[in-house]
Amino acid sequence: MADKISTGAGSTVAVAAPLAAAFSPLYQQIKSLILNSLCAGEWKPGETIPSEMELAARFRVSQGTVRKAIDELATENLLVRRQGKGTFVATHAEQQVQFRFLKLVPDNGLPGSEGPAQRNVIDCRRTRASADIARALALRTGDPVLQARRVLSFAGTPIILEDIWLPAIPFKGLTAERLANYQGPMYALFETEFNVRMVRAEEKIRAEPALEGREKLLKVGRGTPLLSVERIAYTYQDEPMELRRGYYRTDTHHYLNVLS
Amino acid sequence: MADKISTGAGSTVAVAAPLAAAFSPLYQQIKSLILNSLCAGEWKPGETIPSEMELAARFRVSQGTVRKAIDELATENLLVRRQGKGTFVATHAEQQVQFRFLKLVPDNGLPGSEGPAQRNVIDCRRTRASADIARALALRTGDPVLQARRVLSFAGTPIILEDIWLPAIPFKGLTAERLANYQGPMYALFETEFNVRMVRAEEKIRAEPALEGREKLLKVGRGTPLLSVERIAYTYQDEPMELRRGYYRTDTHHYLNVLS
DNA sequence: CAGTGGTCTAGACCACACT
DNA sequence: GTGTGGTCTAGACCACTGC
Repeated sequence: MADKISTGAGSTVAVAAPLAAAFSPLYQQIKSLILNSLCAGEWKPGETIPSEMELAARFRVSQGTVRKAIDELATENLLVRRQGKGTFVATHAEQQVQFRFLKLVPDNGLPGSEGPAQRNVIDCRRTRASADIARALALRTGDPVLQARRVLSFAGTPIILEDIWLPAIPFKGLTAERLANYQGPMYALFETEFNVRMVRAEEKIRAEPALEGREKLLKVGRGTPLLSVERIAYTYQDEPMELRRGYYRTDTHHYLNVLS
Repeated sequence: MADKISTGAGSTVAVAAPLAAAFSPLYQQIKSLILNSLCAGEWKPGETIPSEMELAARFRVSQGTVRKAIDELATENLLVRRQGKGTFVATHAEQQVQFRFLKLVPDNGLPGSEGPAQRNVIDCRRTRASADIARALALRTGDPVLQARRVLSFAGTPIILEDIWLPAIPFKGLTAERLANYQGPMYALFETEFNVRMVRAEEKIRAEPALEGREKLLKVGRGTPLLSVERIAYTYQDEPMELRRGYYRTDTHHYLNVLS
């Protein structure tokens, strides 16, 4: 027999799994259960999850409660609902989500109007985490990490220089060739090849002069102001899985942010 | 007798006001009606709106439909729900929302941990819109505008220089004194004194050298990279009501952005 | 056609705030 | 206690998709 838990409503309800302590609204518990299945890889990015009716039956709750749980996961961009078809695990492979993590847009024209960026992977090697890299990735100093550097160009002009650090364990086997040859967003590669899905990120933005060879790679004068964008990207459960230091030219592009 | 409209559900429903063409879910129509009342100033920032039951009675729909309309307005930060008390029109006067539009945070410490900024209004005068100012504010070139300049300092150090343009008509009567003497966020002043509530904004961010006297006001070397933040703020109905060009020092602070 | 998500309703009870 | 928003349920019908 399934355990009974307090629901916050007028009755107790049987649920599939024992949930000893947790008191929260039923739909939050359902949301957690769905999230667990996502983490466990029960449904992979791009696949459908069971229908609302099926999930309601599995968890012994009404369809409306499942709906509210899915609604929240959808507004958090973890799931995508499509009327008549089903509910899908969100993926970075969709065209629609292409620019959710790249906020640099051309001064004239919409995001993506320049066509896909030309990627130029300069370097990718295994190394050991310095103190600050380790802190950002929740590792220990000296832990193995992969370090990559690439330049993104639009219409032949280099616009973005990125240094990327990844924990070596989950990304075992990543090479410069695989990075360079893959068509499509890097985060889509991470999903299909390493089963790592980025769901959230924080960016710290500063203005810095172009120094230390960055001026040559971006073909600007030494000391030219660049946008410095330090990103930490997180997977499910807020685990940091990538540190990225980007340097953006802002003479023909700008970082666009919507406050609401 | 009230008009009847198609609801998208299994029946037709009487609504309070005739809504000739518009076909959309009922809750979207209710949302529009509430939004209209907000624009019209039927309920002012900080006040409560009628309870869900009252609104349901007024619009002749169920409480659940009103709830869904209010839910969306709440997630858009136009309304704030408080259990047991009611639903309130959002306001910039709340402590909680203080930093929704100011993304610059100290490198060490949380947003606001430095205490309130020292404001120094340098200038505030009436002038005429140049072509680019007019375009940003949806005015015509030469239309009257108010222009202000101020410096924000933290712990005695100037960090932010802002040039602000406002359409002269809705802000008639704004002076440097009123700007300088007001305690609290500028957008709260706009609400109480001019009945203008900012609900959304877009920021275009670039890296620029400190020039044209800005280096003196911010006490940095000429040519030092600064974060250039051009903001257009919108009131209800996406009307642009403010253009702000900010210059941020990023030697001790950074612009923090969350991507999700 | 059946199956999916989307909308709408009605009623019950809970948690919270004020009086 | 009364009134508010918050949760949960059950059932009906609509809109879209694909067989």
